[in-house]
Amino acid sequence: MRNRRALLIETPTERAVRSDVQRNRALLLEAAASVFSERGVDASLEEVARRAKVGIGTLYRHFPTREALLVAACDDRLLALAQQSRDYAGTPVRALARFFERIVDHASMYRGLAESFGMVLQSGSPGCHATTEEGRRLLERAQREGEVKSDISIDDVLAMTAAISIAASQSADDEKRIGRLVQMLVDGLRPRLGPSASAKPGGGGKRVISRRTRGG
Amino acid sequence: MRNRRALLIETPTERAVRSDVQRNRALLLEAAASVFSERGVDASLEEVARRAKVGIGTLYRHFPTREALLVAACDDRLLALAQQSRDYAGTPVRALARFFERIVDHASMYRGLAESFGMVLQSGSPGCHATTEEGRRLLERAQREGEVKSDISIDDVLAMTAAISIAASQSADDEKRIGRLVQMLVDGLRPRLGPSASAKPGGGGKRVISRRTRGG
DNA sequence: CCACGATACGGAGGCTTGCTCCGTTTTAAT
DNA sequence: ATTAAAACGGAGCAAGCCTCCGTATCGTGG
Repeated sequence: MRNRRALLIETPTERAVRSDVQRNRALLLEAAASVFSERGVDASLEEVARRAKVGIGTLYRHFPTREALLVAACDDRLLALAQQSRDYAGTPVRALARFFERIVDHASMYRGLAESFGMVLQSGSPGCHATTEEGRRLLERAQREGEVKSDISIDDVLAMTAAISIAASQSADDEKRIGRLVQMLVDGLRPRLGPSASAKPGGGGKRVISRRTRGG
Repeated sequence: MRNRRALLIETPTERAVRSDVQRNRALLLEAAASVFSERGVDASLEEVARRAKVGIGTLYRHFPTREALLVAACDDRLLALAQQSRDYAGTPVRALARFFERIVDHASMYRGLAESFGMVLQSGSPGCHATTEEGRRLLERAQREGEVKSDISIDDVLAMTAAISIAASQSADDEKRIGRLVQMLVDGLRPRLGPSASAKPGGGGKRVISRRTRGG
């Protein structure tokens, strides 16, 4: 696993991080990845410890909750996902759609992950942060170009994406469902009256406001 | 002579349903409702049995899995939900939106229910069936009137609704999120170019096809 | 190189819950 | 009242979670 540099804090008076700590953390992450892959995110944590060849106490010292372990075991991939998205070509809307699809793919990395994915996205881990910010960038770009309604927030959109992940994971029978649901989401983001070719990149926020007001 | 009573029953060779069976089933459902309300759907089933004043074995005989109990404990409400929707006034799209919101509300009846709600909706129970059919009716009406794209399936839409329930349940901080997410879903259902005011009753599936194809 | 204090390790053990199995009890029919 | 089918109850075992504390390991200063 990656050589994870120490976190931020490092006061002169503190000792160096012990080597066994780093090693065990890496072993645990590796074991968690393999166990979660095989048995899903509800797998026994004792099994993870066993496979990492450390005691269960060590596991809990490193990762006080199952969620903490899960987040840590997802984070590298999430970080990579955020970085790759910078290469997406095509219209802003296309890029958004691809980004969403990648997230949904990621959320099916482990069986049962989708259900916890909303929590993962709120954990504040590096990968989570990077993904949120990348989503925000793509969304705001699309909004600036008038391709997406301006009153949409990245939080809601990511919540919807997490929701789609769950919906997709609960019906394994239909492979294409993910694509259809993402498309539904994206369609829902667009301004109601077609962005006829007049959508010029230059203009700052073309307020094409959906006339639909809730409350009826 | 043999089986006088049995005349009322389909198969002559079957005995009447024992009274304790009915009583215990009712007690269990009542207890389940109260325990799930207090402690969420992950509550201990032994607690349910205890509160119903039956043995744990009896609980498992009546409801072999937690899911079976949960479905049974939801079904009345689901049935009612399906029936109430017939009164919804307003445009087809408005009625759909309200219907979705009611479903999401229902899915938050017990803490943790949202996560299992997709499964509940596939259980084939009477309430589940009624809800699905009512959703289908509302959707197809909207589609006939050109208010919703014709290539949308009720299964996808219900899957999304269940997923929104989960997303909403995971961020309790924001009360209005449900409304916004449902609105996003509904917006995604509508044809891309505003609904021409003329509601066409005759035409079967109108082909206002969104030309968006995946791939590329 | 060694001694030592700080830190981390390991896993036994206590607890909760799930679920099964089978001797006992209740029920409906005769 | 008798009887056999059906349902009941709960002991008991398996599995998992998480804590606690005696023991082992590490980095450092002498």
